[in-house]
Amino acid sequence: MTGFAEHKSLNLPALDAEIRRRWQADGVFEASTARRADAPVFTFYEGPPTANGRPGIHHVLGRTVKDAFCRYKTMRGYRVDRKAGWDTHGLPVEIEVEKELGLQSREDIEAYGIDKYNAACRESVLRYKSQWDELTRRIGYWVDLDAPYVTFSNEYIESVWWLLKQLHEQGLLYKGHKIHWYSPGSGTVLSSHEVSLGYKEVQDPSITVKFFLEDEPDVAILAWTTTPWTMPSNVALAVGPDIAYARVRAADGSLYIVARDCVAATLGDDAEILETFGADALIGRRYKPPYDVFADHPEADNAWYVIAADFITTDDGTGIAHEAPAFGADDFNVTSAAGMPVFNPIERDGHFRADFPLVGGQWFKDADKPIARDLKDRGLLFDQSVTVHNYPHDWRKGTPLMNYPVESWFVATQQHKDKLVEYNKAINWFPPHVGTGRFGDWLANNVDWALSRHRYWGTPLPIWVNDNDPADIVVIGSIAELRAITEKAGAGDQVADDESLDLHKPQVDEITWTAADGGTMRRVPEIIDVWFDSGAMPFAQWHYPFENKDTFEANFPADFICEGVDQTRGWFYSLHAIGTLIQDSPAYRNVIVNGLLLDANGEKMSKSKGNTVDPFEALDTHGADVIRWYMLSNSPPWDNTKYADRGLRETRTKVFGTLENVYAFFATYANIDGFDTAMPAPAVADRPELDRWILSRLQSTAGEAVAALDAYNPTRAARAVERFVDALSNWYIRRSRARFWAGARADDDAGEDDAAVADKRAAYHTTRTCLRDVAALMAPIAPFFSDWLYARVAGASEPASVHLTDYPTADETLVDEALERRMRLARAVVANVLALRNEAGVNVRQPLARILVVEEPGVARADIDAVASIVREEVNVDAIEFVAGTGDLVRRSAKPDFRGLGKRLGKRMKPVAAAVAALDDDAIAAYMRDGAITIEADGEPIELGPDDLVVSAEGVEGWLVGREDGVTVALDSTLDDSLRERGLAREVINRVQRLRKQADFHVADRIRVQYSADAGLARAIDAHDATLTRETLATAYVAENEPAGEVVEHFEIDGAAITLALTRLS
RNA sequence: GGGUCUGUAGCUCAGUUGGUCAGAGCGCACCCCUGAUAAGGGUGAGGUCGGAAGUUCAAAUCUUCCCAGACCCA
Repeated sequence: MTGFAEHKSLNLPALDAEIRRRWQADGVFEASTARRADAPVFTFYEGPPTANGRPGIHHVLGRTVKDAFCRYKTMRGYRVDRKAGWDTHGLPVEIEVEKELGLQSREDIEAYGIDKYNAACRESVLRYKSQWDELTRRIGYWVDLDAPYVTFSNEYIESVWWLLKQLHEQGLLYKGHKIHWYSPGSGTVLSSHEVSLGYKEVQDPSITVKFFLEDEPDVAILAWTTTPWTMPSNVALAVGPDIAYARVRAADGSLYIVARDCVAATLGDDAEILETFGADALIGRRYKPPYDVFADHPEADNAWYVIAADFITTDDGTGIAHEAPAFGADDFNVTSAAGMPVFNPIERDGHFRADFPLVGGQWFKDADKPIARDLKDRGLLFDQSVTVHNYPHDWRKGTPLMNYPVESWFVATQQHKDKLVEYNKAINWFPPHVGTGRFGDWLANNVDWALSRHRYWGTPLPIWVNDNDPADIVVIGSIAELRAITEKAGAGDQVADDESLDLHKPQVDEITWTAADGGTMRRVPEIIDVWFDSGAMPFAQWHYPFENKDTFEANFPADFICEGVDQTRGWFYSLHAIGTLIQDSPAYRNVIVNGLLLDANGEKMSKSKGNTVDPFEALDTHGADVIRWYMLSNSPPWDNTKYADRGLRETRTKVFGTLENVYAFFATYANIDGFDTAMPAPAVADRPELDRWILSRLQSTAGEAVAALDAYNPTRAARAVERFVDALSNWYIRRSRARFWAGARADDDAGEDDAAVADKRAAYHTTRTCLRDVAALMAPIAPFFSDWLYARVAGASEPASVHLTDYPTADETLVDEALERRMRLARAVVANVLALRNEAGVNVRQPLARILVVEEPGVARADIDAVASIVREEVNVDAIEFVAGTGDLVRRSAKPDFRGLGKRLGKRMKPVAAAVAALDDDAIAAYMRDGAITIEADGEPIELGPDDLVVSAEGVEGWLVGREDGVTVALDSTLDDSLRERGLAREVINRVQRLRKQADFHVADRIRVQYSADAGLARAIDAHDATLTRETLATAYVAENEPAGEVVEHFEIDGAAITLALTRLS
């Protein structure tokens, strides 16, 4: 052993690089998983990011959480395989490419060429992969970057096709219509994200229309809408099943039906309610349509009557909604359920059919006015005004959007809604409310998954349809199947060989074959929702079922996943739905939903605000561990976290700086003393109280950390470790300093003073154990620093890296709760005495004769005695004496035990509390003697027993007293000559030590001291010569008239003069 | 408009099943320590626990409403 490396202040970013190089060179990541090769599997799924943009600081949060738990579980003895992945399809990619290529619309893309367009997408999507890889490595995220899954690969797509075929065979794949937000301006369907980009506040007409009942032609139902242009497409009126409705006579005598709660708002206070009734009385009743253009429609018989719909409210309008299923998702869902038709007079370009009456050929929004005017002319308009509301617009063109029915392929997830809901209950959500709220509600209102997208860059829907017979469809589940079916039809040459096969558009679209009836089988043009890609990763990352069957089976479902809350309806849902439908099982057992990363002011980071943080700069400045530790300790990952430099600096000094300091201290003296980890360690039971205390705290901390991490709460674990680090540094090391510089050498096996050697060894071993274990405890969160620290204190026979060790768990035999309690008491006493010294103006160098501790419940004499030497040294007093809490000297106060008495006394609690607070010392003393007291409350006597009052000492007659943390301490601040002399001796030691330091002597250098001093000081030096020489490593203190040495300095101590001269002895 | 979450000291956060001075760290001011020193300790100032009402003997904690912020949805 060459000793413990000493260092100047650590440069953490540089340390990161050094440790990374070592991990790389020694294959530490691989070794960490290899040693668990046969261990139970803990499965982690990596949610694939899209690498077509630069990674941001917020990605560090999620990846840190993922890494911390994977590392933790590995250290706990699991095999944790970590495969990286890339999400490569989807609209964000397409939009990016469209921007670059200057393409505005579908026509532009098709004119440019789908092959070239998709090639551009493929090129774009991994553009920033190297930056992502770099970030991943620099933050220490251990994940297999060399064999990632990539969603655009043929293997991945083939697995997705297989899944789709499974769904088809279960009868879950069907074609239908879905109402999408559609931009007639650019001819494209917009994703919800794009829609949300384009909300604008606009003024729209707001009309209330009369719908006359067939069977009561003089009564009209009133319905309100802000889209008059949809009035010709009216199919139904909807009422809320639980809403009360009223027949009303208006001021002009007309009869109307509206919701009872809307009468005043709609018809004014003059209206007379004739009758109220439930929605049932309206449901099914037919009315005259406002327009009869669709009267000849084949399904017109099933239109124009009242239906029920859950989403109707009485908040605005009349409590009755006009339903135009062509132009509203809710409308469409509720009318389709009733088997009603869809009337759509508007072309895809947003204009009414040219031959349509009244508004033929007009742009849909321009139809509002003529239709309102027409309704008015025909006496069907009840009221007309203007409303201001948010309405979505094309985010590129600014033209208004419309809801529009689009042909889509669906997965019939609703059929399995009960399972989706039930399996969700088996998932542990962190935080729980996402599972019960946001996600649970979404499942409970599950609608079929609209799978298809009318786009270009994505996994093609593997459905081929006979152009002669739309019912003749084939769903292809593998490349082999595609080859087989084409070959059988004599068109095998259409499928390229494996080398040049590309399962994307346009290549797959060119694969056709002749059907049995002579028609041509052509692929449907759609691609699929990218969320299906990512949700398929448990299967497709392994190219299941074509390869890696065992691997897949061993790794489904996942034990743990972690992504942002924005994935609720994205990846969390797609994983869950596919898992439920295909495997009949939840896809993951534990999920951490991380929140957002905000800037220092709590504002969302965004490029436009310019408050984003560049992760690479942050890593350069702080190093990975500080950022990781800060993110996880500052607030639980599921809370939004404010990212602030000052917090990072605090973490740097408080956590890492402190440990660095502890190690530096340890290393300095361990090297001086020739300490070696291989030296025999005294049994823990034989070590001093202080050592047993910190070792107990270490075990307790391990217990807390394990419990917290097992419960997926990294914040609680990090904070437990922080508390331990503080205890280690500011109490254990602080109180042990003298032991480290004591005279004996740790390597002195033949020493005369065995006890001193044993104590030193105990101190070194204890400190070393603490440092090694704290390194292991923090390793999942701070993988770099912990490995550095570990490497410095690990013994030769221990694993080479902290990441190859087992996570510390609490050794219950070393946990001593009574000891921990005693030490808390000691620290409370110390804090009290220091405060009292402060108050009395007596500094700690001045020894004092005694303190007095009041014995009371929770402050037992035996407990204090056990830690007395620690307390005496820390506060520099000679004796700790005790006074009974019941004694005459002590002034007391009493408080009722609210918890216990509250239930019993009820209303009388208050007067009793007042009466108890007013008790004088004599009364309390009597109570303590008798264990009972009678209190007058509201003129009633109340008997209180032994446990009903809490008595505490408030003061001691004639002493300076402090009370804190449940302990009352009194200080005797009187000084006699002997105490003064010892105080002066300490002052001299202090000055000598300062000089040693000033002269830059090494801590182990021996010195000779010459001095000249006033009489009082000289006496003190004489009297305490032994202490002085020992403490300052001096051979002798020699009185000289003209002291001479390497450093000479004059001091005034308490008005007395002294000149000190130090000479180093080689 | 709906759902979910958040709101405690200047800042970042604790605060168990309701139980009686509302805590810590940082920052600030003052003091101490000086063989851990680019450290350490003590004291102090700083709070209508977002607001209001209610339940209760007792509310930061439970209920309702409101305000502010965030996210998701419409």
